[in-house]
Amino acid sequence: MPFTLATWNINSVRLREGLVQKLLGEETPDILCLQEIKTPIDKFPTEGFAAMGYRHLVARGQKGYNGVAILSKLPITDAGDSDYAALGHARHVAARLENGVVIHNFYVPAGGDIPDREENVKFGQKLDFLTDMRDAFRADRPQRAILVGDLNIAPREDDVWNHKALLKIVSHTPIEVQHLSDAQEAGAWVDVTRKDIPEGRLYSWWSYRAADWDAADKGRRLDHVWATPDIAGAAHGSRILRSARGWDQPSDHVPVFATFDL
DNA sequence: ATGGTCGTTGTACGA
Repeated sequence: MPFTLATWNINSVRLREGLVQKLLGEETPDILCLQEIKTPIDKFPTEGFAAMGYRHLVARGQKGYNGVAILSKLPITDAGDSDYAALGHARHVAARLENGVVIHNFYVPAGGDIPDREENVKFGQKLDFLTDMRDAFRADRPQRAILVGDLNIAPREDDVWNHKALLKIVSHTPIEVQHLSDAQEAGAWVDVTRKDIPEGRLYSWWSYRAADWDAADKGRRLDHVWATPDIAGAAHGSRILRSARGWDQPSDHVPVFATFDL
């Protein structure tokens, strides 16, 4: 049975409950993975989503920061979480579908502004988080798994508006790209979005600070859909909903979709 | 070439 999955950094699910409902109503993904919900789970707005058929929720939250949620029309069970880099943040949660497929939803630390762990603790924490991801995938090679989320790294030259200009900007520095690549290789993860759309510039995030995000188009592909090799061949139809960046009171990220025939 | 905008919480900090 095919299912469509979307991942979206919502930047406060309570402020943007209406935008989530708009997405669910217009695009009807079977599963929606959210990051930066910025709320404890007891304050997650479940009722409206349930009324639209999204009755299943597996989530981790905290007050004000971070937080990840998997909202689903299909039955899912809680498959745990992790606390990579021992930050004590809600940055990962996993859910299992009835067919055994496990969905990992990640919010990798942004890493601050200075790309140097000596000068900026947050940058070191980001690298450590990615190293711990790598080690976890090495120790326990994932199978029949999907990994999505805001990984806060744009790995390819055509994942950013200007490769050369961003080489020293956090999210596109070589050391971050290498750490992400090491984590990806450790799990043999296939970049599903780039499997489906191998050529051309792709962005999923545009800064709030640009005067005209659409005209300037200084985007980055920070949000990803990966799958293990045993199910990556079942993935197709990847797309990025650029138009969501133009919605009223938007998130600075837009949803990324993929469909799996499993 | 620098500063630009959001969200949450509280008038600072993270992104």
